[in-house]
Amino acid sequence: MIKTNLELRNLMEELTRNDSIKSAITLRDLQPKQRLIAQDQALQSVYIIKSGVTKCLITENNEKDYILDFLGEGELVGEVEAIRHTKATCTIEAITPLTVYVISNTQFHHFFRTIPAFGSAVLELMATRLARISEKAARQQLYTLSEILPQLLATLESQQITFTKQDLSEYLGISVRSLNRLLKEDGNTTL
Amino acid sequence: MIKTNLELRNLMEELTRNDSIKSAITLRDLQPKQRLIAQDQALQSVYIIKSGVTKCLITENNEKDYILDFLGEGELVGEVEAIRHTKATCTIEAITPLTVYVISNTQFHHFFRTIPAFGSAVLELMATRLARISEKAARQQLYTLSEILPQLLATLESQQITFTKQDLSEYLGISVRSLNRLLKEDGNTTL
DNA sequence: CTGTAAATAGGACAAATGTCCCGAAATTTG
DNA sequence: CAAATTTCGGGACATTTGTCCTATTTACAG
Repeated sequence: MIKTNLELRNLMEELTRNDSIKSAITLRDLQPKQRLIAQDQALQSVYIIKSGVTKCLITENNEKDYILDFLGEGELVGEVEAIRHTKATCTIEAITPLTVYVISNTQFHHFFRTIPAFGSAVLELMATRLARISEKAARQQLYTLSEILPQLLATLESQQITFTKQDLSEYLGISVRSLNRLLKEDGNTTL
Repeated sequence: MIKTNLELRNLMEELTRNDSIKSAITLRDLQPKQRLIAQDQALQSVYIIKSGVTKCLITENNEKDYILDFLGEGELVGEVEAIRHTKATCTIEAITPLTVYVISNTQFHHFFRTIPAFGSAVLELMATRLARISEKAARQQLYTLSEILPQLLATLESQQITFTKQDLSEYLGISVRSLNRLLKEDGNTTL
């Protein structure tokens, strides 16, 4: 469930070794709970995760949060805003210590056009994300949670980090109470 | 609720007037209920809607359908598959008489790289779609239907075509029964 | 016009989920 | 260590939504 993009991560490592390029890329560190991007904020840069994990969430007017995805190494954020020239549509919050590559919007567009490997990696990343979000939305509407939960639990076991129940329930789009109920019914003890 | 992309539609009209380009673009007509793309099918082309409206839906293993969106003039389909080299992740079905531009995957990639206006239109389209699907998923999880329905009904009034209740409920991710119940409670008579 | 099929409306009950709330458990602090 | 505070789990009930089913209306072919 934590998305990563090794291709882009490797490419970034390469680019930061290239003298004529690395000056356009800086690094930034964040602590857990710190926000890299806040919803509705105007952005000047895009970010690529070098290490750590974030949650990407949307806060609606009724103050409820929906976690779209957990993004890890090599994932790109802020690109939708850079491309559309809009304010941030979601919040990106660190859930582990985080290091990100920072690229200004201008440089991002420039890299996209002039570095073929970068352009195609970004394009593929966006296409993949589109497919994944669509599938997630469909699954959430068409299956009951008791069908989805086992898959999620299986995935969780293979992850390095542990999620709070709050985060898990926001990812599933249900209340913590419902999540607890389901976990109990499944006789699951691993959480 | 019917998405369109005038920029891309206008661009396609322009391209089909350009002698050196138009040979790479053909047209195809479909009747309502005909499928332009079937889920899991291997694709050789991308399509851009010249006129008409389609529904873009995902069918899950339990045979239930979820309508991601209604796509109209200027919208692009099949691009995710062309970019990722995967089989179709969703079905595209005509709900009105439909005419589409057909571009082979190879040509699509070629256009993307060599026609700047095309490349940026496609990129923007994908970014916009990403933002919209995310918002739709969040809204569906965070609001009750009685909050969403009025907005939808308002939008419906401004549309040219009428949707079946089946389609509307699949778009909302609920059963027809629930939709009827809500419509009744709202005292709504326009549907 | 008539018969058949398709779409629509809604009753009755079951299942899923949310809200409210309280007691147990864990964590912090003096 | 003990008291104070926060987090967590789950009971009880209300609400929402789904499933199943039937009657009614609408659309359409012959």
